[in-house]
Amino acid sequence: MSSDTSLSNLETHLGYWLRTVSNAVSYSFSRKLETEGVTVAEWVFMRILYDFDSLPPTLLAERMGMTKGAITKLADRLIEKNLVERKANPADKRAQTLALKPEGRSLIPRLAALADDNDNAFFGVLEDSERNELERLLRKIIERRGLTDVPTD
Amino acid sequence: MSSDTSLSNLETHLGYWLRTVSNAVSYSFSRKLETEGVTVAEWVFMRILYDFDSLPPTLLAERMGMTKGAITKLADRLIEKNLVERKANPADKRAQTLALKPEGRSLIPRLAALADDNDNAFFGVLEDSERNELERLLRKIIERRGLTDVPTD
DNA sequence: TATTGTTATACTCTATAACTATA
DNA sequence: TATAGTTATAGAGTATAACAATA
Repeated sequence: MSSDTSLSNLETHLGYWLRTVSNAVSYSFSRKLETEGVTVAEWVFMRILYDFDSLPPTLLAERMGMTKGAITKLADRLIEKNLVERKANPADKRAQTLALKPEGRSLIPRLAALADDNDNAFFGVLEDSERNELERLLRKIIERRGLTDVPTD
Repeated sequence: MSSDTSLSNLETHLGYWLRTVSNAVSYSFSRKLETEGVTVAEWVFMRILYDFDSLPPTLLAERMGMTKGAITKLADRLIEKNLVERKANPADKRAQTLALKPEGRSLIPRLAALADDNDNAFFGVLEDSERNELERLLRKIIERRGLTDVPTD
């Protein structure tokens, strides 16, 4: 007897299905973004910045659910790619802000198109009502759980 | 004017919500598994093995959507932890099989309980009918898409 | 030659913790 | 002291590619 039928298996966990689909979607997206030389995390970072003139690392970290150190590393890479820049804050010499360079800003529409494509490729198999329901369920989990398990520092 | 309202934003992509929830679920799960000294990938690896006497790396790779090389690395770590063992195949000297050691097998029920806990903590906020619907939608995406974008080697 | 696995290498993602420069 | 950020270090996850042994 090598198995116990009363034991929960992988497929009984919603977390398993979620991870499986999410990984496939992200992997496919990362392949598309590769053609523009950026990663998924870099896309999120840049897309957030797109709606602001500039943001301090702390706020980026909060919005992305990452630590300050991780943000610094991401920023370093984007700066090296000439897509982002650091700006000093005259009011507080400790503070820095991060902003998109024109090169980064002009890249956003192309990246957004890739994101649209990718989303369509996966979620296009669902009916409109099903997509709405999926979004509603995911948002409900986020609201109720608060996602407080994500490290803040 | 720093933004273009016609541009899709992060929140309009289901992939974004999926990634956000999936990451939170997996992160929380990894913290729980840490108490037993294993990672999420190691849990999946071991849980698959639990239902068999032994499996060749190739099959594990296929089931987990990983490359052979990645499986070797995972196996190395589990062998070092004394949870898994490699066996030779008399019929084909190239072939190896991987199997749970008694130490690994006896760990599975505890890990399964942690998986159950974790799933409840997140998806318990949904009604039964909502959980069923979420699973149905995720499975539908997998069926229709085939998940063929995952690397096989 | 084709196949099974392993090894070598590399990069992203991410954390933790120590540190620096202000405030 | 507290805060903003950076740097250093480390490990998981994963890929690609080259290689060895065998079929």
